[in-house]
Amino acid sequence: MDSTLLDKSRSLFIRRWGEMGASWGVSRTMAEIHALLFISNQPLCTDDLMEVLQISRGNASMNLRQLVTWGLIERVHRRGDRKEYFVAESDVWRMFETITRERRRREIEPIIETIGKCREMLKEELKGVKDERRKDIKEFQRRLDDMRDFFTVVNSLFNLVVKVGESRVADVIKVLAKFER
Amino acid sequence: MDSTLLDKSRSLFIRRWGEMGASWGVSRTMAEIHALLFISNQPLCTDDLMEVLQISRGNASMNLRQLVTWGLIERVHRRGDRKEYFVAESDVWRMFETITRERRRREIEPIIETIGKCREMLKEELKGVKDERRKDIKEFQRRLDDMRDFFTVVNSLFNLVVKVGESRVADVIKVLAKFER
DNA sequence: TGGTCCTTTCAGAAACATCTGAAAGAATTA
DNA sequence: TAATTCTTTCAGATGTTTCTGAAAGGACCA
Repeated sequence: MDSTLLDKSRSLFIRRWGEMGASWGVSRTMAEIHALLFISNQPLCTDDLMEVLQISRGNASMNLRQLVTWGLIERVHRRGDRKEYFVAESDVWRMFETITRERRRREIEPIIETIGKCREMLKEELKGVKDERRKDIKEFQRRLDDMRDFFTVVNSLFNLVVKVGESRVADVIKVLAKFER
Repeated sequence: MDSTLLDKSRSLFIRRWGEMGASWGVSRTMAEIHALLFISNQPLCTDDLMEVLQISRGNASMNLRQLVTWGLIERVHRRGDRKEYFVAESDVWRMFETITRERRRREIEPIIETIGKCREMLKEELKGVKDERRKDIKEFQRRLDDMRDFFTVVNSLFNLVVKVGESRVADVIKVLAKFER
């Protein structure tokens, strides 16, 4: 009935998480399922999700599978119950690690690889080419190099966040503050 | 004719940048236009984009406007030429700043605000409530708090990268490396 | 003023992503 | 084995985003 403040805040959070997911390339429903599991104390079954989020069984099943593949949720079995239940990773930092690992593998690495390939080609092209085109090639090279450097740094930062984790958040923030001018 | 290695690497980069954009919630075409401008030495006009990317005038116009709104490209006028030309921000670090500023404003801030609202509601709810529900509420609170901490750290990191820029990021990473477990 | 050149807008078309529901599959129990 | 309970799959439906092309708008020039 969505009457208590607990219910209200649950549905508010779920809706917002869904919207955010949508603008980051995750389907709204998948993000909502994840949100619902994330804020739930106990494992939920497919029917729970269907009821709360008003989605079909097929939809729930497909999205749950994807979330399991991503490593963001897990299947849970209960003795004496045929149903399957699901729980979300509840540690935000491990969640972040999982997401960045997957996205880096699927989206950052390919672009880094592409930049590498382009650089090779340009190096080759530069060998026997007229002076006027030389300038274009050099400039393209410069921009690719900048971009590669950038991705390298971002990669290191991600690694750090993953390694540092929750426990030392306060310390890290303190150190970071020193650098801000 | 896409025959030289320069052309090949150009189209390879553009295609890959487009794919990456697509999986990060930016339309493929918009990302491709941005890629093409990013690797171009000189300003390009709408007809250039239409020809290289094989898109309609309307499509080009719409996407260019969005890119200008994002602050990722700029209009350029040439004396004695009625056409409008476009150039991309060529500094990768400023590009990153622009993108994170916009995305934080549009996507991170709303979720932080939502978490705040939820926390308020839960605090209120906790006042007059039975013992068994207390546990659920406390657990929900805990997860929201963790998530807020997480976003706080991510925010600081972004701020840091933006403020420090390329030149000193290496130093920062060195300092942060001390935190590795 | 009318003509030229270029840009913007937007209705409808096309392409794409997501969802449903029914049927098939799998596991368990009687 | 058949019945029961739950899960998965997928063809087609629905909904959303993106794109096209033609028409309208705007700036400049003669």
